Amino acid sequence: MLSLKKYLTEGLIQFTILLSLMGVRLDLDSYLPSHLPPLHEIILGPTSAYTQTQFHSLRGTSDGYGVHPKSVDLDQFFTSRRLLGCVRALDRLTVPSTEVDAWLVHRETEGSVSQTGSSRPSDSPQDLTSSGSEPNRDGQGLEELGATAQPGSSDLSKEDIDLIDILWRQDIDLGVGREDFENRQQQNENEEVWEPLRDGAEPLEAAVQVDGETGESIRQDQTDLSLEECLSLLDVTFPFGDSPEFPASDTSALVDAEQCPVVSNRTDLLLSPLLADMSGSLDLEEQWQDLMSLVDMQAMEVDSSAEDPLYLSLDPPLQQDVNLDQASLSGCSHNTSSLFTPTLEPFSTPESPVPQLSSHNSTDLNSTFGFTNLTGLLFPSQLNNTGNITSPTTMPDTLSGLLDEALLDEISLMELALEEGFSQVQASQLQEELDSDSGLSLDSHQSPLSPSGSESSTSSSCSSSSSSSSFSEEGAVGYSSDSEMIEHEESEGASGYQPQYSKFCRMSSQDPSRFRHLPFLEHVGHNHTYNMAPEEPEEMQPMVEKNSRRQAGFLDRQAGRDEQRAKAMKIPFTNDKIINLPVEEFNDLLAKYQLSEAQLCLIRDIRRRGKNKMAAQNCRKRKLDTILNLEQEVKHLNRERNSQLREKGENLRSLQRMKQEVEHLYQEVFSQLRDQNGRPYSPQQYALHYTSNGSVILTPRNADGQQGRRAERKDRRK
DNA sequence: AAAAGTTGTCATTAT
DNA sequence: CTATAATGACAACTT
Repeated sequence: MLSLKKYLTEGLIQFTILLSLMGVRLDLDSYLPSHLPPLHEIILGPTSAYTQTQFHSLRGTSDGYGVHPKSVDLDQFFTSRRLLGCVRALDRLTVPSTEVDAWLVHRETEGSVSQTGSSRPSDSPQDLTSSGSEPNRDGQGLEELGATAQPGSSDLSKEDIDLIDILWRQDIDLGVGREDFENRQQQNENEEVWEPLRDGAEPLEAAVQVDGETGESIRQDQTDLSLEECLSLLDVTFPFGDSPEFPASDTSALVDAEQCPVVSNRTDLLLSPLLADMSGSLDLEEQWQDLMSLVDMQAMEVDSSAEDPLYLSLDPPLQQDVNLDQASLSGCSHNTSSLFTPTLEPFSTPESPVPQLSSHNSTDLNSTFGFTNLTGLLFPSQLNNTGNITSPTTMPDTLSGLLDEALLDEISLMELALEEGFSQVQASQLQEELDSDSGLSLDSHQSPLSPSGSESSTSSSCSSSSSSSSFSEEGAVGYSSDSEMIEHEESEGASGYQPQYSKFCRMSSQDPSRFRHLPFLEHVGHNHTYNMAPEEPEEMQPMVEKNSRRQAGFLDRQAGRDEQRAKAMKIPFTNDKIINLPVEEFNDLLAKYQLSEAQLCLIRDIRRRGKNKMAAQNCRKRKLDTILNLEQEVKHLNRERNSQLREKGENLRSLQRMKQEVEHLYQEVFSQLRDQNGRPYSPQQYALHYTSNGSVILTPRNADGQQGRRAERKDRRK
């Protein structure tokens, strides 16, 4: 029962993430078990690069053990924990944290306008949760944080425990024994009930670019909806068509999909990337791209003529463009569904092999999508036209246009070609031709693993990339990541974000301000010194004393130069106050004490340096964001360019085809003409001309001026 | 041992 | 003007 609840909760959370992607926000907190952290923390994560304490408190949990405090690459750690069950059941790799990061990135960028500085974390939206406590408020106690991070075990000594854990971690890293650690671990195992969920949230947290300083975090402006409402909305809004709508490339795939009751649901498709890794060989970027491609597909769903399985199996030329969707598709038709089955048996379908699509098929699928999408986007008005080039009804117009050499170049022909005769085969051929002829490098060429540029996405993942928001608001300080990215790059892809984000996370994790809420850690500056020589273990000492000594040693090691100087100068208050207090309070503080000139000078230096340190961190993060943004922009532009080139090639091809068609028709018509004697006209002496009024006349070639001598009205259809 | 990355600091400029 | 943020440059340090 417990596990059932767990799965349900997790499913709800993921579902909520999905909904948020679709622009719907709902308050799920009321559905969550009371022992779970607020949903917004689960999704967004309590910390960001500039969040001060969350990470700390997380480290204090049992899960934090074994993770190096410095390399705050907890994403993978927690993620793997969370999905352990999935792995065991599905025999697949766990979902890399990066996937989630990408989601978050987008999400975060979304509503928040970054700003800097002194702005209070309290600004961060709390509307996401009803019960969420904002951990980042300056000056707030750690209790709050601790409670948030570990709701189930909120006792008064939580702070101390967390601190001790941190210290132990330090010692552990330094090689000091940690006999207590195991005890604590056992102790904490009682809390594992909610661990999967919380762990799941960790990567998010690590990746989310919530500005800890400003408390800037993701805000969503969407309407609040209840779960039921969202569910119903989902059903209505998204024609989660039956499997055929999802262009499975081969029949077998379709069959598989149909056999699976839930497969056809789009929700599943969307969630699949998050839920399980369908192919271990795919890297994070690929998975993100898969996800984005799924979203993309959803966006274009309806008109796609790809419903016809036959239509899907086309030529291989586009193969390089598409390899990844295969995994997504197979996953969609398999596991995904299981996660949201009403029976709540999320991971119970491992035995059924994942339908594997051949690369050929996947290619077809992708190309189909790509072209369908392109056509729909570029010529929406044409989508419903199904004229056949060779059909009598359309021929006259076509002929009239084509007979005129000048008109041949008209773009209208292109439209016609696009609507009808442009089969996938031709498209693929065009692409192939284009690829080889133009010598242009398409996205697919750039990265064999990345899906074709415009069709699937890459995106920004890390997402963090900062998106346009941070990009456009270069001057602003909040480093909210790009949230808008998902909007305009939904179908785009962004890749290569993750690494950078992890960097962010690591950087931010060392933010000393993280510890500012711990009174006894106030002197802790940067913990760069973690690798210093460890204190000699004093195992004989009682626990408390040992801990205090450890703390002291820790503090000594951690204390920066400024702390030491402050201590030496007997500054009566903490560096944390010196640095973080607002000017007024700071001045009041100074006024309260009789300080020497040297002390005042030192205090001001400490304040300056401390602020500058933060500023430097912000600056670097911003710089990185900018770079990432530019990178994404370049990718996006490249994709755009490639797709336009592709389109151009398609148009040229279709034009060529139309010319041939016209020529053929011309010959056919001409050959059927007879003079008074019933003899055919000589092509050398006569020619057909198309007049402006739509009629076709036969004119002698040698007498240009005497046209009309033998005018024959031709039927429109030849 | 060298190269690259990270972080803190300073000096300067911008807000 | 002051206070603070932003940022380039540098150094110390780690990886």
